[in-house]
Amino acid sequence: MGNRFIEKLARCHPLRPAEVDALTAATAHPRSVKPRQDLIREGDRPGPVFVMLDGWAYRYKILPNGTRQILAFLMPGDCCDLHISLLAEMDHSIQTITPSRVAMIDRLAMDNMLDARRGIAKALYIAQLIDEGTMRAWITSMGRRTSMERVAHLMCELYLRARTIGLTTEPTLCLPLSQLLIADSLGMTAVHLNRVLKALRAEGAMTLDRKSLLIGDPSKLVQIAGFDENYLHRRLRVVA
Amino acid sequence: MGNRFIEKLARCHPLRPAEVDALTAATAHPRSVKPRQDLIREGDRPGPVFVMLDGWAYRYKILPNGTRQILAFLMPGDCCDLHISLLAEMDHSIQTITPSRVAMIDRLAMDNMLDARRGIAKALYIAQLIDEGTMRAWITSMGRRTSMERVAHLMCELYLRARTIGLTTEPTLCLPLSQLLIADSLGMTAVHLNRVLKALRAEGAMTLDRKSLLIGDPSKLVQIAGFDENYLHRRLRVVA
DNA sequence: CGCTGGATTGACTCGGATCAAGTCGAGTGG
DNA sequence: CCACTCGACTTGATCCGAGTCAATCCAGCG
Repeated sequence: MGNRFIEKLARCHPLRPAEVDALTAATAHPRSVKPRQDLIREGDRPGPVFVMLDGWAYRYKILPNGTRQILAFLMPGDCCDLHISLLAEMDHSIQTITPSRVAMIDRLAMDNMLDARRGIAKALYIAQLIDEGTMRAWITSMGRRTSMERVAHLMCELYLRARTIGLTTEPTLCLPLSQLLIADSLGMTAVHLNRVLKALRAEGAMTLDRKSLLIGDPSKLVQIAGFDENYLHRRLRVVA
Repeated sequence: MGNRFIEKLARCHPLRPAEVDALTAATAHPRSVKPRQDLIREGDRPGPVFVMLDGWAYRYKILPNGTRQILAFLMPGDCCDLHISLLAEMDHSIQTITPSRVAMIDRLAMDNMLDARRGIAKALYIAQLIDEGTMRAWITSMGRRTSMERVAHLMCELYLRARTIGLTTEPTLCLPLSQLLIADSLGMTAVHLNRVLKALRAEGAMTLDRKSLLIGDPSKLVQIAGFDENYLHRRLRVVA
């Protein structure tokens, strides 16, 4: 299997061979990272740009009262904080979920690459816009969807993203997320999430067991979620 | 008073005189827009870049069930969707709240300006990163803060943003937001928001009447909100 | 002066949090 | 190979924050 990061960017915007080469070189020496390791913490000065070549991670914040809010899940091919070095400090942390291979691209090298290879800059920009759209969808979910809708919506999102980057072609997806992680991303309790999952299973819409998601009835799940099939598609269409 | 947009960008990143001139020219002919007008709707192809020279607006989505979620408030100086033209369709709508003056910068002109004036590009980029941080704070609020904390947090955010762009220097702020708008931004009911406002008033932390916000006890409000004074400051520090 | 769209208040209900016990499976060490 | 542990998942009982429904109240305005 190739370099998921480059594949993803190429899907955002066509890349010239020279650009692919530059990206290949920049990500040639990934580091192996264990699960549950912080790549960077809130308050740190932004360091290098992280690229998830393999494995899952998540962005999160810890509140004063100790609770955690997960802001995004990062899957293979995703990259973090392209330009966040422009700001003084990280406003959130990033932690690995599974054992991962993470490329760390030096800021300066990245800036030079963005200057010299406009196609890469554009592809990264598009990827970032898509992520912003995802954040808007999360805000919408938290504010105006019931817990069952939220769960269904998140699963639709994750499944679609995973399919787009070629993680699966079947109605099944290997999802290394504990129920606690999912609950903390949806603003609910692990206990309550568990009950919602049970209900979704009972409806036949989807089954989430230990390590994988099975979408039993896609159209039902989409309907429960009120999932706008276009919300990621639209962006993907640009790509196609 | 000058051009709030240019002032804001200059605070993000120092601008050369030529860059200021280019921005002045680009925003020289704003359009007057009435309240409650959509500037652009979900599903539209992105048009020109909108710049709020004066007046307030908000980004929002309408769900299938008819409810509304507000994604962000735009105040004078804010600009919308810098590069969103890279995507095929808007995933949300933008509507004015007050009578506004809105500059509309042609995509092509904007792209040329960004290419030719890197300082402008950088300033806009920084502004966008700050907005992203705000979105992350919203997700956090919706997921893990009580309704009173959420209200207090939003008021802290709005007050700080307003002060930064020079809308006020006192503990008062002219806030043209109805309770329904605020409720729809915080994922709650107007009825419940009303009760929370009453409680905050009773505590002496803040008073929100028809058209203005009065922060009676800043430190108490910050404490209720669990507001990280740095969350916008950090970014502002870069600026200083 | 009555209309209208917000703001306010009360009574009632319910989704989800909280608290508290289990249960199950994968290691680990004796 | 079994006992022990530890983390994650389940389930039940109870409570409370916030939604819902429904009256007012109030100020601006044609």
